Amino acid sequence: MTAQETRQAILDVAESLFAEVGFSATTMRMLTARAGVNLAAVHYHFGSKEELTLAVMDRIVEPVHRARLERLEALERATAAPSLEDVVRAYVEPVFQLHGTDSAATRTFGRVMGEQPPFLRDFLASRFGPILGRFAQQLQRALPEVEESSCYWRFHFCAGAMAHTMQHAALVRQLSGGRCDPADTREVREQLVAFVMAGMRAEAPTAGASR
Amino acid sequence: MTAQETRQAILDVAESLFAEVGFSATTMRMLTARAGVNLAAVHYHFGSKEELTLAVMDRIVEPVHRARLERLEALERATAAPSLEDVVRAYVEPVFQLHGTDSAATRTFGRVMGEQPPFLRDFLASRFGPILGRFAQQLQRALPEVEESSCYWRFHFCAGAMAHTMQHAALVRQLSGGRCDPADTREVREQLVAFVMAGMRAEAPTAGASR
DNA sequence: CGCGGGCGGAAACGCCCGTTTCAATCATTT
DNA sequence: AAATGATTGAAACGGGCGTTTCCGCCCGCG
Repeated sequence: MTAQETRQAILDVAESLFAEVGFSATTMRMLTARAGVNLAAVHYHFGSKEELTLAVMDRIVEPVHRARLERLEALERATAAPSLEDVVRAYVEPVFQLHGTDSAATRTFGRVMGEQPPFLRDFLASRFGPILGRFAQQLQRALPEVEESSCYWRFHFCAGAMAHTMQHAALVRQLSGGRCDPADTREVREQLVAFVMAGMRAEAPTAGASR
Repeated sequence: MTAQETRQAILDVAESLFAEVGFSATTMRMLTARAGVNLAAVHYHFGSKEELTLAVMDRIVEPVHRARLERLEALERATAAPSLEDVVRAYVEPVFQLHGTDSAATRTFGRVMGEQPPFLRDFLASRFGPILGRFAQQLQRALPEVEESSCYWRFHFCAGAMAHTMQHAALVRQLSGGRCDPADTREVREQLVAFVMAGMRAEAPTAGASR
């Protein structure tokens, strides 16, 4: 087993264990046993459990990040004013295309995000911060009648719907009594896009309406 | 300090610690030190860390659950066919009304949910299962032109937007560059209701539209 | 008055965690 | 073939965890 294969095995097993039981419940002994490598190999190749986790998360997030940027830039090159659908799909589709809806990668991302280990803060900010501003800007341009703060709120809700779908894929099947199939990537994607686009185009919320 | 006060102190501190650092990172020693009670008091009054956590979660969820049911039943008594807005507000508003958007309770719920400790599975299913079916049914009635499976998907997206908002309240302020204020409960509630209602009313997703 | 049970306090138990150590082995270069 | 640096293997380390034990306090009922 070459060093490269060892690294790969550790990354793969870590990803699937994070998906199954989460970050803090995954122990190095579980991980190395399942990967068939020595306990010390993790620290030799990655330094620590935290750094391993960052590597796992980066392997999931980086291609999505890159695909989103590429699609946004292709849009900007093609037209001065991309449509709402273009922008929403440029943000939503790379996740589905690269990882599907019910893969270890999506569950891992959802679970580790959910635990919010403190060392992931900067990582997430550095990865998501820049791209988010550019999408919000295009979103605002596609929805000139929507207030700027509403744009950000709706973008936030969109991210929430996505994250929840990825994190609790099994739940929707159970709660819908089998009517929804989270493994049908195309179906989930189109359901989500339709919901989000309509939400984005909502009329301004009523100012008052207490109770 | 009476036994009742001790119980109360433990519950309060557990809730705020779960909100701050999550379930698994909260240790009994932290908890009892901050609550000013003895380490053994938790096991004396609650039995175990798991049972304490269930008590904390139940204290948060139960009143929301009850308020939702009451409002749904009030609707059913008042009219044969509640409007979409009535149903959505009956589901969404109790959370905001009882806990606000940026309280320890909402963050606790979001974080503990995110960690998905296995012993919470049955608890959540038993609490959310029954009520969810009744809301989905009313939703279907208010949206006769929407397919049944779409109803469930959209309900799921709605729950995701809510959960994400509660769990990452701090994030939206940061990512929006201060334009959004997650502590403004009324604003958040109305933004969410507007977004969700529009999403619920979306046209059927296109059948194909691959790429 | 005494005495029994609800409760608190301090210490220990057994376990498993992430990490480190250090010698053995392998692959590659000279 | 010898040597050197990269990688692996086995064992141990120190520490923190949830939980348990056990003793002393104290209050109210007889």
